[in-house]
Amino acid sequence: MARKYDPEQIETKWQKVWEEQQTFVIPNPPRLATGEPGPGAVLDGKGADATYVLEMFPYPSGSAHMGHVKNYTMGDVIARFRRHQGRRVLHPMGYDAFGLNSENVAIKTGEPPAEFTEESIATINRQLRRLGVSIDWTREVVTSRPEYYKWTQWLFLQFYKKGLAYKKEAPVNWCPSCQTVLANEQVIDGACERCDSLVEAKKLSQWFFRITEYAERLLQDFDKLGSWPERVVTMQRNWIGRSTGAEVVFGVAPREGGGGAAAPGGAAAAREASAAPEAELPAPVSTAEPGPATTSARVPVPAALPGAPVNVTVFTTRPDTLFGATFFILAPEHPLVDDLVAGTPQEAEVRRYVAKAMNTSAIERSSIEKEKTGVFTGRYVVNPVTGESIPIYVADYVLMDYGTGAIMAVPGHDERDFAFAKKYGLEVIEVIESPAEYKDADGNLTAAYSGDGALVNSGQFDGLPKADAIVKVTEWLRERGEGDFAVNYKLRDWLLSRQRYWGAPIPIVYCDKCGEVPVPDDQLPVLLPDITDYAPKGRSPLAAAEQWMNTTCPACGGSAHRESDTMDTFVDSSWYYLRYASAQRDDVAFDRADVDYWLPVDQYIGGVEHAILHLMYSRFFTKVLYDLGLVGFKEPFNNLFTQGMIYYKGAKMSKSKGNVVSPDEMVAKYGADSVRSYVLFMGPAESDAEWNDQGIEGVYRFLGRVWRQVTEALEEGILQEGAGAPGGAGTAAPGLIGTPLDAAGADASRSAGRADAGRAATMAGEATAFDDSTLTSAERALLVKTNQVVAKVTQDIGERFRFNTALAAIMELSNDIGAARAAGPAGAGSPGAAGAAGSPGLAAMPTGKAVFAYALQMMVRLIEPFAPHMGAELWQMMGGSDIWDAPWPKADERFLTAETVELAVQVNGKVRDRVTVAADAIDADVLAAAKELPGVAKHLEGMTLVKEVVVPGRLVSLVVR
RNA sequence: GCCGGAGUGGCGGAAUGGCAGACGCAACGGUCUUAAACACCGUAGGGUUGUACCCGUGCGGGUUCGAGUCCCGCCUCCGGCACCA
Repeated sequence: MARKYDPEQIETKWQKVWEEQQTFVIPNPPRLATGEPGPGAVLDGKGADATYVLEMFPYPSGSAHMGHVKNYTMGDVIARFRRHQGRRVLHPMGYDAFGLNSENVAIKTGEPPAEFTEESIATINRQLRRLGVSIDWTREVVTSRPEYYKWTQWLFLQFYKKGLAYKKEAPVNWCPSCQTVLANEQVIDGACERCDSLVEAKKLSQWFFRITEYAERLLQDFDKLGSWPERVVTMQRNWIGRSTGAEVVFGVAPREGGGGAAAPGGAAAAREASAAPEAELPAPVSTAEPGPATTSARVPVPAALPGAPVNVTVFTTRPDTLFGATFFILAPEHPLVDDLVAGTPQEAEVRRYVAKAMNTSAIERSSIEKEKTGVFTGRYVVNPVTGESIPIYVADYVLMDYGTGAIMAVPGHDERDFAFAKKYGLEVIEVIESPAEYKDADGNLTAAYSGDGALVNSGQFDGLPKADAIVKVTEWLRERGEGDFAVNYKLRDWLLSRQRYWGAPIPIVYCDKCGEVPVPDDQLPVLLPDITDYAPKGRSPLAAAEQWMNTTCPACGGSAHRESDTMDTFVDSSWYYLRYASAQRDDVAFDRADVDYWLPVDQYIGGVEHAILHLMYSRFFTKVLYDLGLVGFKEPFNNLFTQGMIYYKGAKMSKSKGNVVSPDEMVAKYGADSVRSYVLFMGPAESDAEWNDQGIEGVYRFLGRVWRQVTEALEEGILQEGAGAPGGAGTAAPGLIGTPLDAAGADASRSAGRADAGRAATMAGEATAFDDSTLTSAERALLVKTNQVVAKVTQDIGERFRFNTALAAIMELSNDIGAARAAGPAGAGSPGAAGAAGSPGLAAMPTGKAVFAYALQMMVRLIEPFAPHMGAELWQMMGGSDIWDAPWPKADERFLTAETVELAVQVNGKVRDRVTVAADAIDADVLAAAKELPGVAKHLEGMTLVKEVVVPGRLVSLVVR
């Protein structure tokens, strides 16, 4: 009796082998910049034989969950598949180990974050090994270890020296629960991404990375990417939020004696005021040739003397509507507000409004439902094209964050401005010819019209279409020094400092004499001190570690103190994929030659939740490092795949809901191979899927059936005795089933590329030795099915990422193998008669045996990326060795199509009968045969045939009248 | 509101413009077994008096010999962004 399928025993056996033999360790090659294929050769800056498969590294909080299992299994299938294709595959693993989770555990239990983190890492490590993921563990990276964060700090300093890391006081997002600031990207609907607390605005001095400087390149370089999900690109594009338009300078009209109400005023004075605005204008930013982002708000310095000329710049996407600008709005935070209202009758009211706005939460303020509010400042600006004075309001629907914090309001053609104008009784002018639906009987606008149209009421620009007018008006402004083309981005600089303990300390020292001083390289890393009180108190817990805080100035040796903030953990994860390439180096963060050999990552896999944060930050980092000459590529991840989530009982798995499926339990019950196969069989990998307890049973049954089919065949001697043909001997797989195979096809270039070529399996060639003329139709049918499945699985894994259909195809093959075995020799009896279990069926015939053996062998090879342990075991039992090194099977072209095909025959679009014809039958014969079918003939009777269509291999379509 | 994506049996899902429902789960019938489990074989979209036919991929139109697939107009759900000037 054949051995029972015992996943536990098989899996631990092979995991031990892989561990001991260091099977998946892949060394960096010696550099050979020859352009020739071979180890270390470089083409287009990347290793010609190098493939980098990477999954987003896990955050070590306890243990791995099913989402991890799916992520890492998917990566593993691809990594194993590429290895079979002869590639040198880098497939490393590490841990995103800094972060709030461990720190919160520390606050609750007192267990130091380092300990909790290392325990979690040990657990996940064990889980990944138990899953049989083929990882080069010699490259393991842990971001919370000093040997890693030393280089995070070093990289920060490189940014710092380039002016790309800077400290400034700014209103920032403060999470009162996490007691730290957050990056814009970490605020979701006004709430903290981690804990959902409402984020507060706080003015603090914080560290930023100047990512805005790279806004344009982050957009442009989407072209350089291989395959990325469209929606991820779209999300980043929206986040960066590029808009083109113009900046327009408005001169503030001088105060009137006594200030007062809405008197039109001082056009002449205003003209004078705006006569020399050049000094404030930004460098022109051409739309055709985008330069570095110019996003920082250009706020005019308030004049020193009250009443002196002051200009305010606005950004607008609609300079064509300038003639319709009937009022002007400043954000409540605008620095000019204070000076403008000083001494006006409106001063008290404006100050009240500003104070209230500042105290309103961000979400409340930005709620679109909220009625617009604002307050008149008592002051005016002069519209540069009309020379008219228009009132300045302060309103909180204008954001200090975007553009210049000031807008020209065009109520006729902007919905928001229209609403505001209606509420405060401000003038609405039509300057773009608007459709009748937008107007009342008197021709007044009843709603803002933002569509296309010709200009009206716009002086010399009347009649120009919108698009032309945008250009002409801006050019006119530019000539007069009152405006210019401009590009604006929603993207803000990346706020990277955090008032928390468990992160990489920012390597800056503050000296009374020298000010802000970077820590010299030879003093890195700035180690995290051991502390006992992790509780956040609004400043970093590090600030309380006095010994650590007090230090000497690296520049002058005087007394100094350290920066107590730590870095956002997204800094750690923005470069870890580079560290893998040189993980053992302690003298550099990474070696340029190593990263250039392996990167960009060929296939990156992870959750879509990182669409903006991690993926955009990493792209930014790579571009900066490229500019610094540290890497030779501009994009880190050539192809990206975002996997769907796994649900259970209708909800996202979570401990609090108690609906968690534990990977450990599942592996213990069904084995790693079943768990791996099931997570990929659940559905398309990119879709969310619901875990089904019975679903995994089915996959487990399937693997059990494959096991049985092979072991029973072995037991009955079908596999060994199938070795009737030449070529079987002298390979690493004596007496092998593969004897009908041509062993000469072994992939030589691949073996040469491997450090361990000596033990590469040699059992599989490509072309089979089967002779078409000696095959029975049943034999040929199984052979064809086998080859079709080989082709499908190859395509599904290698090109389509459709693991579910690949597995379904292997199941079909297994079903056919079972049927062939039961059916008996072709033509000998009906399926039912020969169907008793144990009957050798097709496998009883000499050639049938070879075909049968071939089918079984292919099935094992195809399933191996999914179920690598069972693959290795069965392969070994069949006489092969090291299946993980074997070349990937190729379909034999001769047996990809069946001899005969069944075609559907349609009459007027409805299937009326079927006809079986030779696969290569000519159309005329097919048509003739089709028309004779009884089911067809009766529908043709008495009708006139008007059209005949033959789709080879598919159907025949007849049209009658 | 804007931008994406998706709607197919009881369920997960499959289908280069070419026989809708592959594969699996659940279900039902059977074989084996003292029995159960395992395993194996078989049935299975809906309708209808039929071995013949009709209806079926969210809804309504269209293109085509032929539409789940392409086009137009809707509905619903999911995701992202959202007073961004």
